[in-house]
Amino acid sequence: MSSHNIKISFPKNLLRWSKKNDRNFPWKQTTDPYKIWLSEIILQQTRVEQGTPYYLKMIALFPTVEHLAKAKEDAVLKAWQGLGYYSRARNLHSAAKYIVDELKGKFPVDYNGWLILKGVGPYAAAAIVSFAYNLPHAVVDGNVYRVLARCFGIETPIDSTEGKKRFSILANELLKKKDAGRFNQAIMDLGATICKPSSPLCNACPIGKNCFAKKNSLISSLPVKNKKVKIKPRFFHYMIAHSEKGFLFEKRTGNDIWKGLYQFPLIEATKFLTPLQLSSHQIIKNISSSTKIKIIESLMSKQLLSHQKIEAKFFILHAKKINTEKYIVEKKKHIKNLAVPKIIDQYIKNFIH
DNA sequence: AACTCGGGGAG
DNA sequence: CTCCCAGAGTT
Repeated sequence: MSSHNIKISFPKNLLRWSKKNDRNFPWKQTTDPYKIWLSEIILQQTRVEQGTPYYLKMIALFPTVEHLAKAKEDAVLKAWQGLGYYSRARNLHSAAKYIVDELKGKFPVDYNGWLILKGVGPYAAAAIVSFAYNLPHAVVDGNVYRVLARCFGIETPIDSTEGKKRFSILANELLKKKDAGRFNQAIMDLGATICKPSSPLCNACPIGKNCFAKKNSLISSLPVKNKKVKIKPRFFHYMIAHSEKGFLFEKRTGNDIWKGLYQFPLIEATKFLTPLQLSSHQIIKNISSSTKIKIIESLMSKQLLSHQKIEAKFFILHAKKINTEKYIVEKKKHIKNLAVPKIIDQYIKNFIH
């Protein structure tokens, strides 16, 4: 079959398939732009099963964009705790304030209007305007890259500039413009349930024999992705310092992992340090002059991102009183209101209770 | 164009 | 272990 014909048959077969195979999610039975926007931000690089509880929590805590705009950033980050990619929460909150303050609470009405908002890129803008307003903009996410690369035999790397452009053009050619929302939903559903990364269910695929990868046994080699960078290890020493007043916390600032979240005072080094080496560190001296250090757990190691691995050790600091003004001393009850990385959250559960 | 940003699940 | 997930911002 020629590529012209498959460009005609693809949307038809896809939409016919979707009528009996659509997935039902909490954010699908609405055209409320706020709920659709929120769901699209949560689902970036995040599986539906992981994101759904956070979507329900966010809607309960912040039912409207006005509620979200009015909230403190710490409260938004706390609701986001454990989901990862925390810039999504900060950008979401920032955009909510922009919508309420600058747009008088009115959501953007077209693709370019949404694209201006922090945290809304080409994918989210297309998804929101197609789902909420049925405007003709094709989504291009990981599912779409995979479905199109296989179906049309495209070897252009999906993480190259050329690839982004080429797949977007093709997706918009295929898009059923009068039914953009359903088309976008259908192609992502197909990628998620049939055209899976490994062991796809080709026998149940509506594209069937028209799929280039199926015809040519290229399923496992498409889509093509460029190589990733080298992994850099990082060594974290967390100081669990406490006095009768409570525990010592600091807020992470700067453009780094877990920005805006709270943690025990941290000493980062290029390798693990001994308690003796740590005891002469200025951060320890600032906490208390009569501090003794004790290791309470040997090691926690986790590759958190494709390019970096965090290795962490935890230490207890016994301080009669805490001298420093540098860090925040939070009472037990207040800790519950602060967003912390998962590695810290595990410790709080073990030691503060 | 390359790098940075989480956490969880599947194989 | 490796790879992927309803990507986007920064440098």
